[in-house]
Amino acid sequence: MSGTLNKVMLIGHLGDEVKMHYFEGGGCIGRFPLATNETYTNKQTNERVTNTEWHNIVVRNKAAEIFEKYVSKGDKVYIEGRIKTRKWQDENGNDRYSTEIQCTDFTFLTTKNESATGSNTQQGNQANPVGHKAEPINHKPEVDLPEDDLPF
Amino acid sequence: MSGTLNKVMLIGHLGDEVKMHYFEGGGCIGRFPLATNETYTNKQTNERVTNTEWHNIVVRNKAAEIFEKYVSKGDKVYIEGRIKTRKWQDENGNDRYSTEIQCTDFTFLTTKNESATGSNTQQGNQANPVGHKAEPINHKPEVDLPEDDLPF
Amino acid sequence: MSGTLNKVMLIGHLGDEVKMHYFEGGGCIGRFPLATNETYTNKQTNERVTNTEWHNIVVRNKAAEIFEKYVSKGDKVYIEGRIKTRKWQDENGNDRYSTEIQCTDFTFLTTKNESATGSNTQQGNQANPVGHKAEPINHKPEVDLPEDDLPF
Amino acid sequence: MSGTLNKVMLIGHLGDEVKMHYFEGGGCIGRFPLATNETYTNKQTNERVTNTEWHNIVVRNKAAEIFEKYVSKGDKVYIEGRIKTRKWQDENGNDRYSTEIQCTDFTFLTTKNESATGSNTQQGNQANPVGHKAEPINHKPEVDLPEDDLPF
DNA sequence: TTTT
DNA sequence: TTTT
Repeated sequence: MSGTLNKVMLIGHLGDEVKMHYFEGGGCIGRFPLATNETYTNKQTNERVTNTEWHNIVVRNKAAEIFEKYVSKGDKVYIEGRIKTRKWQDENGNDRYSTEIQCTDFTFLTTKNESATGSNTQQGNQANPVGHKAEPINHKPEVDLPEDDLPF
Repeated sequence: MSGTLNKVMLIGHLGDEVKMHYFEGGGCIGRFPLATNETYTNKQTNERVTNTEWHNIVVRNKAAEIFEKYVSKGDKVYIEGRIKTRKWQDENGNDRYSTEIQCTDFTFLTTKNESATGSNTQQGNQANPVGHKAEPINHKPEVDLPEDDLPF
Repeated sequence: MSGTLNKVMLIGHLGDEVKMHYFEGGGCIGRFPLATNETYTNKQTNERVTNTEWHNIVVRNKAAEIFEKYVSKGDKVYIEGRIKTRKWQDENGNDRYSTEIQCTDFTFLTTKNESATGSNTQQGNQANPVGHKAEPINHKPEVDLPEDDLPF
Repeated sequence: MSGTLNKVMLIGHLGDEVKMHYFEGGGCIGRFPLATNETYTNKQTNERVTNTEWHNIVVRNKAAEIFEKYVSKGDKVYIEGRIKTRKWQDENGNDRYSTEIQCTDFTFLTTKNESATGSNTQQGNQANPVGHKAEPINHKPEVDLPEDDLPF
């Protein structure tokens, strides 16, 4: 089966904090909304229009923990993943669909530490305490894997 | 605003014919479902599992007409585009969301003409009559589309 | 360092067979040229022009063995990877540069077996003996992850 | 011809200023090196290794002018384009090859204006004078360019 | 050196 | 609803 491709590449800003869910087996998942923008000029009115698109990002396990640790609302990230539409039933038993981006790779383009340089450090949120160098992270699953061990 | 990226790249098979809609101003739109597959081996049972993901593809104007003319159900295509989630109200006035892929570029990887070589020509569907050379097309529709808006 | 992206996505045809090199430690590497085409119409003469671009593809270990086994000259493949420019010295001691695409993911879009369906089987080339089902392969390193198990 | 794909996506930092070349017909071209990094841990020594890859970026016409105006050495950009290897002869008449990335789309992820906030403004470089709001730009240059006509 |  |  296959010979197909399902790939998404996004650069956008987190619209909220990463929400974590932990499972019994030790796995975990992180979720957050990501905003991308599209701007154009309306030909009729000649005014500038901006549309924001919201993407539901899902990150797993180690990657989820890295997200939770290093980025927060407002940060800019590069997300690579695949589209997955889940089907569920609402309270009336109707089929509903929800489309998510399952993250397979990512790069942090800013972190709160950077944008919080100076006076912008909020009280009560010391997840990234000052002094910790939250340098941008380029997490590439490939990098860690012995690349060679593919089960084929 | 902006400094963002919203890009999707898919290789998959059309699950149905392209459905066209024509507008008064002369524009048109084509829609079709595209299937991508993901296969993996269930670690517990060691059996091969395939999941099919369905994507709602939307193509516009000249590009839509090319799709309608050259590809049909079962054909394999490369689609590049962006994710767009539309909001609508169902009959009960509840908010509903539908995620589409707005096609900005494409390449045909097969066409019915190819796969129909020989005896496989269905009756009643002569959109691509035998003898017409339906060569793969590598079209960049951005060029034509009233993306209008670019500030240059 | 980092927070960067180096990604290449190609769909093209193998210009030659996969050349394998085996290393002492047990690793191996496969190399082959991949052709992509760009066509446009010369505005002055109104004639159709095609340019072929040749890419030096490098595949490693298990992936290399899969390539050698399943595809050959003329086959169409999807290649995902990263750009790497190697520096070397020519016989005169001058610096030379050679740019390669290091493959990190791939999908076979045709295989000789497919195109050889029927009478087209060449004598003397039984790398893919008839009867062997050379199904397209969608190698995704992610495939190993328990992507399947979470209730979301 | 065709049914192929030649796509590159980079996020990296400009290694130098954009060098402009103007042609008689009114067209122009901008060139600059872009650095991407790859980091991994050496399994033997357990030390962190960083490799920098340099890409030769080529931008045309309007897009080139925007690059020259808004970004400079050190800025981070997203570049989308295609790979092109040019053949040329060195002084000894030997064939040489040079691989470039022809930019077809881009997004500025930082601009000097941003990174120069505060005291970091260098003397002698007022291309982006303070007070000018150099907001990130998301431009799709394909639309305008004759893509075909320049002798590179 | 590929492909249409 | 596709494909292998």
